Amino acid sequence: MHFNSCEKCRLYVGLAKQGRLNVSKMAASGRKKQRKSTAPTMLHVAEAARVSVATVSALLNGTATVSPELTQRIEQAIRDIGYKRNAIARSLKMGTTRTIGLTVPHITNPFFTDVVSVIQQAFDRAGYAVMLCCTDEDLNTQDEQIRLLLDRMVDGLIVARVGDGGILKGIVEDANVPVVLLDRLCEGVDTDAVVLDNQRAVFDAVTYLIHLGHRRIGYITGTSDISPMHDRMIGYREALQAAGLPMAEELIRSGNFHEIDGYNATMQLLSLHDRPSAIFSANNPMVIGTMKAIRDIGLSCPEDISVACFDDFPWSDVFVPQLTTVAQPVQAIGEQAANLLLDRLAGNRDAPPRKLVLKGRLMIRNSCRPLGAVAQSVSA
Amino acid sequence: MHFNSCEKCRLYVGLAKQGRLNVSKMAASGRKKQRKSTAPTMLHVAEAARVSVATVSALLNGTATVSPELTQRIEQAIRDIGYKRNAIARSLKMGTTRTIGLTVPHITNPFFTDVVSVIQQAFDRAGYAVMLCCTDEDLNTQDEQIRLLLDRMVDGLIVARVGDGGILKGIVEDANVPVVLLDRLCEGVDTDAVVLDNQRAVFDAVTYLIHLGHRRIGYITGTSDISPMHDRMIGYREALQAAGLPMAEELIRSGNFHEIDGYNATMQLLSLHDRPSAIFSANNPMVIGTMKAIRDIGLSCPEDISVACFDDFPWSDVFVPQLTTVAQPVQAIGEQAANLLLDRLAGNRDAPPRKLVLKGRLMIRNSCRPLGAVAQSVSA
DNA sequence: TGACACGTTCGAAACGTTTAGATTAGCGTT
DNA sequence: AACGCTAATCTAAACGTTTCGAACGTGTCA
Repeated sequence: MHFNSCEKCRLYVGLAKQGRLNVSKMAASGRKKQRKSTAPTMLHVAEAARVSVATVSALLNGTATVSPELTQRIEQAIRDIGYKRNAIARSLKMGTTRTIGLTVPHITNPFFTDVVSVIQQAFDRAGYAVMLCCTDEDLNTQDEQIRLLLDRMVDGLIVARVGDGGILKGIVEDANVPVVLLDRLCEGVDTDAVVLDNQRAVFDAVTYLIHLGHRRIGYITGTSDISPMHDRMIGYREALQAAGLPMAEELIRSGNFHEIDGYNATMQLLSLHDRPSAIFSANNPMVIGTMKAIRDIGLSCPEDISVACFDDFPWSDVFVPQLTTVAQPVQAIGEQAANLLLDRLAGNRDAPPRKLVLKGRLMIRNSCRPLGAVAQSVSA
Repeated sequence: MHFNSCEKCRLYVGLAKQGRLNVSKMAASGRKKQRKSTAPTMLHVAEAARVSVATVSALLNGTATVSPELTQRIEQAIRDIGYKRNAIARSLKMGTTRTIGLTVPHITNPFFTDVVSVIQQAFDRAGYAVMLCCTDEDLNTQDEQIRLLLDRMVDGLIVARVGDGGILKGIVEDANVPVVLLDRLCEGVDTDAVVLDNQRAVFDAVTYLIHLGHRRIGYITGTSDISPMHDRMIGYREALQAAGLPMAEELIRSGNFHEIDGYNATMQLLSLHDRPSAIFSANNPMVIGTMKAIRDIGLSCPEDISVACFDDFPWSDVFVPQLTTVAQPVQAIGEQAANLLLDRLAGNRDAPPRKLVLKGRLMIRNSCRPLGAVAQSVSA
């Protein structure tokens, strides 16, 4: 490897040795570089500039005018001793940390990945740090994470909640820290939220499948205790109903959002004696499982079975089959969630809860094939 | 609120000294739902339990034995008033925040998503919070983010660095907060690191292509200022050399890690008069661009052109073509990085820098087809 | 009886900021 | 010469913890 073979590397070894040397020296002299490494404080700056700490603080915060002369002395001192303001002490005094907490069920779910990315950028621009937690779709974990965040005095919370919300309700009621719900509403928790019009999105997708001639449409959902899954299911039922199709309960399977759950659900659907001609997966990681099951069972999509699903990704239209999906406006979702929270943080605390409902978009590709009469003209 | 209604409280107001009296009186009269909502502090607990704050602290931290009687009174008080320890004040006094900073170039790059997820879980288990920053492959942004994290007194840093590392070098030299490099080494920054044996991984992949009969192998890389790209390129060159193949500079294209860069690079490669029969993409988001370019130009993979790339994902073997990839051991990478940092945080500060090099694994699927003699037997 | 040790508990000084209120200096008014 | 007024600066008290050293019984021993 070039790293330890090249000439530079010997240089590093040299430096490292010298570093070690320092260590032993400081152990001897005792006081130079201890764990308590005494970063320069405001007092040091004040002394170096021959002013009071109040003046330094005033300058740093712009809370009072300080004369050009002192300004110059202070700035010089800051530069000289490499002073960095201690944000922890500041937070303690100010009662604000300029940090927010963000919890999502799984960061590896591409939908959340994208949203997290957008939110992170938005808060970054606003000078906030983001503490990220993954709750792994587990309520206890979520409660613990939220407590952790609250202990650390985050100024606000964005939560893609799990289960029944747990301690969330109490937090919102106490109203000490603003909370924005992301992607998932929460019964009994009345606060700002950004969600998709899930019902409509699935209604459109399933209606599309029906228009293609599908009559038996398998439906794979996550646990129905969270609002998107609940609403999507309604969309499915309503689409069938609107088309005068019967609801066959055996076509509905639910799992716990993971690929393996999608796999199992699909296996079950495909082994029905009268198997569905199309499958809609209401959650993205599960659709991977669906595709694997289709492959393992020796069928192919869309020839033998059509597939559509929730959430869209860069690679959706690159590989074969190109997946027909419901695309969520991830950019808008993330930005709106951030805006809602930033607005609260800016002081607008007493406005009534705002609920933003965004629209999904059906991205029609070629993983669903027309059946019957329509099929003839296409497959010919 | 129970605070000022319960019988105990009146007692304490009575006991409280003059200075404190003002405070509690104000609180009692003035506060219904003010911004300064005065969460219960340790002092409140102490008063409610008729002990000193020192005793409460001792009990909470287990730093001294406190009698069963007081223990019981204190715990009761904590429960009664719903006391939560203020981690900010604690951090200020203790000089530790139990928070670490994590910066990655792009969280939407699935490799980083996975690693972030693993790291987050590891620190969660250890009772640490994680502040996540995305540097967007930009050095200034990274410097800014790191400053932000340092201001907030993170106890440690895990960095998938960008550019030449920027202020990273100074931070490592100051040795106040431990730093672990992730995925990318950094010249002149001598600290703990976890990386892949990139050179070997690409060597193996390209050698595989050569064994399939490919002679002109396009290579798409990211900017070569970061170690993985540098090492991967060496792997490519060495594989060619080992097989006695010529290095054709026109087959090497570089971009800035994004899908669009992969797209453009591939377009260029495919429009060469003697175009390559295979393309290796050294970065994952770029391979999406590669596939799109192949599609747009009307070719197909693997029939017209073989493709292999770095980084593996759940969907790699589900769609067609099933991508041949170099899989990184993301779980191990994340865990090792976390362990290195946790070890430093546990006090092992003076051990020399440790560099962990993990091995990639070639996942052979069907996006690369055999050429020439080999091809005959297969395609027949 | 006094001295001593021991196990609990407490008082008060940090930690590094912000900020209200006090102080000072400069300057025009009467 | 005494009086405000303003602008610039400072003093000192928070913020909510941790922790060191002192104080306080209480029992034991000489």
